[in-house]
Amino acid sequence: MLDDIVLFIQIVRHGGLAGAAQHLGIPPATVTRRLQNLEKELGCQLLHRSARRLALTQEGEVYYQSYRDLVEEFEITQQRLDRERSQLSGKLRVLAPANFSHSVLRPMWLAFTREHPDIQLELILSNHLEDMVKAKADIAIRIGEQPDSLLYQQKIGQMATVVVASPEYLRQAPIVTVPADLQNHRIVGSSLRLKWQLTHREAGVVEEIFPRFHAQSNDLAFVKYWVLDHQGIALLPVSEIFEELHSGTVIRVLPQWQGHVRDIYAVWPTGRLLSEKAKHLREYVRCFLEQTALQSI
Amino acid sequence: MLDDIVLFIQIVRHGGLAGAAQHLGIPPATVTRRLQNLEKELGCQLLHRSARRLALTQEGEVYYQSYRDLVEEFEITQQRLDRERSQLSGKLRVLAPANFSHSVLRPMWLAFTREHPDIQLELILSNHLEDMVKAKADIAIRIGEQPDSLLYQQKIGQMATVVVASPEYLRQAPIVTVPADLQNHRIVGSSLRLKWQLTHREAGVVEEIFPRFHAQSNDLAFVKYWVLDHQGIALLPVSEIFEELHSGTVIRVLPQWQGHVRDIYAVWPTGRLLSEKAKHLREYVRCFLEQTALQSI
DNA sequence: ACCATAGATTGCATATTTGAAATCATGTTG
DNA sequence: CAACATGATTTCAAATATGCAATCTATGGT
Repeated sequence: MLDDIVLFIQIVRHGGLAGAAQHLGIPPATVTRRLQNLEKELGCQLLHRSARRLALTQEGEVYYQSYRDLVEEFEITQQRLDRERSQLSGKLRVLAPANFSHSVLRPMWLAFTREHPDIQLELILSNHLEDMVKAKADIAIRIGEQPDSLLYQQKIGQMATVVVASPEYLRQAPIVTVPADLQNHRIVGSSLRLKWQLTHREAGVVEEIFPRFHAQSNDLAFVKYWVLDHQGIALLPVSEIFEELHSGTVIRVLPQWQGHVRDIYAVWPTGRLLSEKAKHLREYVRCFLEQTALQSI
Repeated sequence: MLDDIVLFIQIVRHGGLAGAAQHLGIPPATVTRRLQNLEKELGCQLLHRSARRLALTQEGEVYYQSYRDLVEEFEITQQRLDRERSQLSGKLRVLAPANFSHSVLRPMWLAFTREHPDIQLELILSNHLEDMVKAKADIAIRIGEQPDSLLYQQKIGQMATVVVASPEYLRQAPIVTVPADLQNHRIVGSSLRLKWQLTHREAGVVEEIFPRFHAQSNDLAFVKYWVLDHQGIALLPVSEIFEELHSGTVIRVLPQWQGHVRDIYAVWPTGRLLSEKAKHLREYVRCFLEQTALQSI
């Protein structure tokens, strides 16, 4: 019914059944029959049609006037949604945490751009939360759930925090075999996380510790500097000391235990369709994080 | 496609496929399949559905938000047009010329109301042209074409003018056998029509006469009074002296000839659908005029 | 007045959609 | 925790719509 009305509007717009047929990519026979159908359903003729000329009947005129704008709006909406979805090439603006992108995600970003030369990636890195809508980003990667109801969120991975220290520090300090041993050490850490919740990898036992901090900062990067400067033991997200762990500048303490887990989310605004390429990126990141298996470095 | 979107909106509104199916009077199977179809076409799932619960997916949410208002507007338009058309019962306001309705059309109006007790006819009679839109009339009957482009017009009959006089006048006056004989008579007539154009019924010959008027008025009713008062011969529309002709108070002069023909139109506003009952009335009048065959009393 | 032709329509085989009933799935209730 | 009931889905025959090609038709040009 609505589809036939759209067809009717198209016929009027193109000034003929043939034109509409061509524009819509359907055979003229179908156009004829669907129009006849519509006329039968409405119980009145809409178009005076002869081989060469086409004219609206009075009823046709009324129906055309009534539906024209509506059909146009439908088409605009349809186009908008199509555009939002189906562009695999084109610009893709992504918001992501800077630290995380520099460390863990670096190979992923490099691979993504390498593998998708048709996607024009604009990577907006920042350590503080930016407004997605203001930044006109298509999608964002965030650590920790966002309390924003205007955002859709999908968990795409998780990242553990690990207990680390520099080899130099550990060499001159008591051995740590169980979490309780940490009480005998110099601890540096985030002022935002006063309780360390450590979970054993296999046993799943949870131990809670309230370390006596030797130094605190709200900036995790600074906590890392203290660790690198052999000042003590810290509980840090893998992303923060990813490279140092690989290079051996920093090594894990209590490797069988991990700290609280922080979830990683893909986030995008509600009310808008996630484009195919944004969806693709989301899956790409998810796969990458799955393979990298950060939760058990 | 759009039909399926409408269906989707209905499903969301009713909170389930079954509800929508019932509301639209189609089997649930069709609803299921059309929804599946739409999802396939759009390339994404719109609804999370289990046996008991139904929830919009994120994409479904977007599509619903985008199309909800449009679908509603569409439905309103559809209802409006349906209402305009398909009410055979209900009120019908008709504008018509008073003279014409009193005379020629009188039996028709009586018959129409008798035959259609379900149509509540409001007959607005007037001898001067009233504004249809202001009068909120559904349809009007007019004599002569209207120069208003905002009106649709359809010719539904025609009315001849005839040459008439009272028997008393004719008894004491010379016999009239050809139009030229009129020059020897007392002529009364409309000041708006100084030239009499007479056409022979069979031969189709046209004769033009410029009578010397004994009396003139812009009011045809007054012309009739003169005739009834035996003051002379007049050229009058059949509608004006319909009853007198039947009763014999007035008789035709030159019965083989008739004056100029005036077309009778059904007239209604553009941009609105003619309701079924208005259409019906139009046809009714047309048939009546055809049978009455005014052009050759 | 004729013809050529754009453009609408129809015939027929095929593909798609529909409808009624059976089946399946899942939340609720005894 | 099993039986029930509601609501979604699948099955299969029948109805409907589609696509291609042939046909028809009115109009502009000659």
